[in-house]
Amino acid sequence: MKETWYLECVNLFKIICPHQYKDYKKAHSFDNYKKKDYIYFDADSSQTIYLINSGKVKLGYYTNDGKEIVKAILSKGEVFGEKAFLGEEKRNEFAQSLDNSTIICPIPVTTLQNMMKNNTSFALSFYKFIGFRIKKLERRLEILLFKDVRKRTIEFIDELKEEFGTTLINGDIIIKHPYSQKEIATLIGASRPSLNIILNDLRDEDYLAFNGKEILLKIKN
Amino acid sequence: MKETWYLECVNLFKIICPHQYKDYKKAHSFDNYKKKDYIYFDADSSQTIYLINSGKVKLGYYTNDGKEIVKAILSKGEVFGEKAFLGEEKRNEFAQSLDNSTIICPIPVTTLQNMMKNNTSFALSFYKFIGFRIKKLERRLEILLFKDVRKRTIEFIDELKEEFGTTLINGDIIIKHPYSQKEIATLIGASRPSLNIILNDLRDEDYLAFNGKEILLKIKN
DNA sequence: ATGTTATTGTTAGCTAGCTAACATTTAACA
DNA sequence: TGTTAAATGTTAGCTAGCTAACAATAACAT
Repeated sequence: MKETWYLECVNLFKIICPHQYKDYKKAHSFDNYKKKDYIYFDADSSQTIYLINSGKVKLGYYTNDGKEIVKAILSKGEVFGEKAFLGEEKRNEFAQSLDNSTIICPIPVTTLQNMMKNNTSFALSFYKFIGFRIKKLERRLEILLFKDVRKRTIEFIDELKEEFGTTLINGDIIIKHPYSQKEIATLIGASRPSLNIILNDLRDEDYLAFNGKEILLKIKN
Repeated sequence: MKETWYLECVNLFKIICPHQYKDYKKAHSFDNYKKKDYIYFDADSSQTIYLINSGKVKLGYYTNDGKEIVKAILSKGEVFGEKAFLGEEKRNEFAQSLDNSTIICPIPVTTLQNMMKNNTSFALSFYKFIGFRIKKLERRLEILLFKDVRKRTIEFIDELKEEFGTTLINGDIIIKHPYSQKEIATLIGASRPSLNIILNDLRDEDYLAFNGKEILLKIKN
């Protein structure tokens, strides 16, 4: 089942943080970042993977003409920079803190390799996490292949639902996500005005309600 | 360097095929498929990863309205079904032979896990392969975000160049790829007629020449 | 409070690229 | 070698969604 797959990956943090494992605890610390601080840049070498303890982190890159493309915004419990483990030499993206007290646990690749060697079930969890990442990428690819912005929008919200949704007593689903409309637009390959129009259409059709960084999905859909 | 990264992954076959490792040789066989044979279906469970010994394999899925979406076409030396290793339970795609004598080496996930446990450098190579897969996905995502079909086409050809290109004595690059125009069109999210027009434009501009499943990239570009 | 900046809402006008249809060429194969 | 199917080339007409521009809110700092 697809749903199962998603759920099993939610609490990766608990599995992956070295704090959990006494052999590694001592060599392990947290880093603090303020708003707009960069955790790494495009050209930095990839030696470390990161775990978000609290706060929000934006991943993205800049195009030749200086436009910022947001690849994802991650929060508590999520992992980034994992390509370092997969043989990447240079980050080809930046990672930037979005909150004033983002706390991050850095894990050197070598530590991770040891942990995986010495603990099969940990290794399996980590593989699963990577598989999850690939699925997410494939899902976004699929979304971008939909012909019109409306379908892309609806599918993207569906993705947000998997990641950030909670079901209310009446069956509606509330999604507390970290994206601005501008960012969503770039993620789904649409212009910001187009997305805005579609969102307001969907509201008029009573498909959803939204306000700031919350979306309420109406039950009947 | 990006180029290095690509090159290092080219000969994964040599690294990954159990034939190379005497402990696994005995338990290891090849499968033959004829044209249009399916290697696996959408709903099959994921227990095995596959290595192409010869022939071509198409990966894709069907939309609700029965349209076939091609995700990739792979040939000699390439690996597919690797999400089985990453905790996937069901294939969410089909894999189909395109040639009349496709020879494939199936590797059970359990075998792969053993091989990785017992051989660190093998494990690292495999991680690198996965990292390569992720890079490829991210590259395709990026391509789809380009506004116009022309840029998407040019970028896609650039990707083909990395994978299938050989440089000729005069500096031109010849790309022998396995895709029809129809397939390229779906891969870059364009209609087949649009792609065709663009390709002919690029030919008129002397940017490239093409014929069947070959593209010749002119030096000056 | 009050200026300042980012986000969201809205419109007008233009065009890239889609669909649908058909013609032509190339490849497959019996 | 002739027949059929698949791939490629081409056109006409229509529209989704882009850009650019501005207005209205909301968020945030001093």
